[in-house]
Parts: sequence; structure tokens; C-alpha cells
Amino acid sequence: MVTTPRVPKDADLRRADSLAREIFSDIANKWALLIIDVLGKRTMRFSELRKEVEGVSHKMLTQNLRTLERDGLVHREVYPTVPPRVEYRLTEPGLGLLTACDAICAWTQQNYTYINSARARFDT
Amino acid sequence: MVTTPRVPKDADLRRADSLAREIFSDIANKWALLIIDVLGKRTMRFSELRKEVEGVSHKMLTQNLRTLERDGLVHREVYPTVPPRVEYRLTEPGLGLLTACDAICAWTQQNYTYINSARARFDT
DNA sequence: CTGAATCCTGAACGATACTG
DNA sequence: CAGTATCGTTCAGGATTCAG
Repeated sequence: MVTTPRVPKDADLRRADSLAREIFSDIANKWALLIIDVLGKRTMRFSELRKEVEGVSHKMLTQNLRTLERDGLVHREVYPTVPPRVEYRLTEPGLGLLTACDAICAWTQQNYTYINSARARFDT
Repeated sequence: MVTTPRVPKDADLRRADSLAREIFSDIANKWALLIIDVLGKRTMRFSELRKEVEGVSHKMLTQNLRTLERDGLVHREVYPTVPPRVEYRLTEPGLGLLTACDAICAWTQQNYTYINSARARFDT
């Protein structure tokens, strides 16, 4: 992911390609990326995800998992037991997104201090 | 003033990475990433950005540019002319984020078709 | 041209209760 | 345990207006 050749996004993201934009909106949001990130570690149950993804509500988690499942990024496995057991894991394409997501997480870690001081400077 | 109107956040406080989480929230959103992406091409004026970032409102563009400027990812250059002229460009750390952002854009394009069919399958 | 401020509506979100 | 539904609140975000 070094200086990748500037892809001609003009045609894909900027123009009237509402689908690409919609997909982008689906994944470029806080919870979706955090879920992808957490699921990158291992397969997890709903309740586990609830704990791992700090601060997410039951509803938001469900909602985002549905969207990710619909987009084919997360696989949902239901075990017909009592009580119910549902496991989530990344699909192959989902793993690809994880890589991109990792880049952002790594960047955040690396620039943590810089941003913090930049904010302090700006707020004066 | 949109700064942290949150009250409890017990979980967040317990974790040392609440700042990282906040930074993550700043950049893991549709407009911020699109702006970074567009500014990756070249320095631009406010009005140019308005056209390039398809669908962004005047207000949202201003708001997001302020956040990015505060985080030190975008530099804002004001030319004291009449009429005013303001140019925006990525800073060095901002360029780093651009790389990560590119990964997501590239991924979106590569999985465009897959996601589209995955949705069709899910919606039945 | 840039951008701040105000108003207002619809979407996001949390809490709660209920089902299988 | 996992998921859905409803309700009430908060807030994001669009339109508009005014200022520099």
C-alpha cells in the first residue's frame, strides 16, 4: 500500500456512480470499520462482539452487522441450539477490507501524538 | 460546539486509548475520507473542493475542513486578497492518511461487483 | 469567495420491552 | 442468547441569511 498508482477515481467515485458512493458510505463509518477490525482477530459471537467493540449499543451492532452481511463482508453462522448461538466472521472480501482498515488503525497509532499536539496548537 | 457532550463513557475512560478512538471517529466518516482523497490530487480552493467532493454541502465541507485542519491533516492558506482566496492542501501526516484512504478506495472498486451481487443475493 | 450563524427536518441512536 | 419493534431524544446536516 505504498504510493499506489493514483487510480482514476474521477470516473468511479466522483461521477454519477451512486452505487460506489453507497458502498463507500457503508464502510466509511465508525462502527463498520471497528467491527471489521475486531472481527479480524477471530470469529466471534454476538455477545463477544458487543464487548469487544467498546461502546456500541445492541441496536447499532445488529444494524451494522446486517449491513456488512448484506454486502457480503461478514458471514453469519446460526447454530440451532438452545440458547441460540450465532457466530460472525469475515468473508474473503471482508479480509481484504481488513487490510485497508489496518492501514488506518496503524496510521492512527503512528500519528497519535502529532494529532494531539496539533489540536492543542489549534485550540489557542 | 460539538465537543464531547457525552456523559458516562465508563468503558472509554477505563481504556487508555479513548483519544485514539476519538481520532478514529474524526477520520472514519464519509466526508473526511472523501476530502482527503480529493485533496490528494492537488491543492484546492474551497469552491473547487465544493465541486470535486460530489454532494457535499457548504456547511459540511466547512465543518469537516475545520476538523481536519485542527487535527493537522490539512493546511489552510489564506490569501488576503479581494475577494478572499483560501487554499487547502494535505500536510505530511495527511499524505500518510491518504495512502490508507487509497487502499479503501481501491478495495471498493475491486469489490464493486462482488458487493453488488452479494446484496442482490441477500435481498431475496 | 469564504465562512459563520440560525433555523428546522429527518435520520441516527439509546432504552426498553418482547419473541423464539 | 440473539434479534426485532417501538418510542422518545438527540443530533447531523440542508437551506438560508448575513458578514468580512
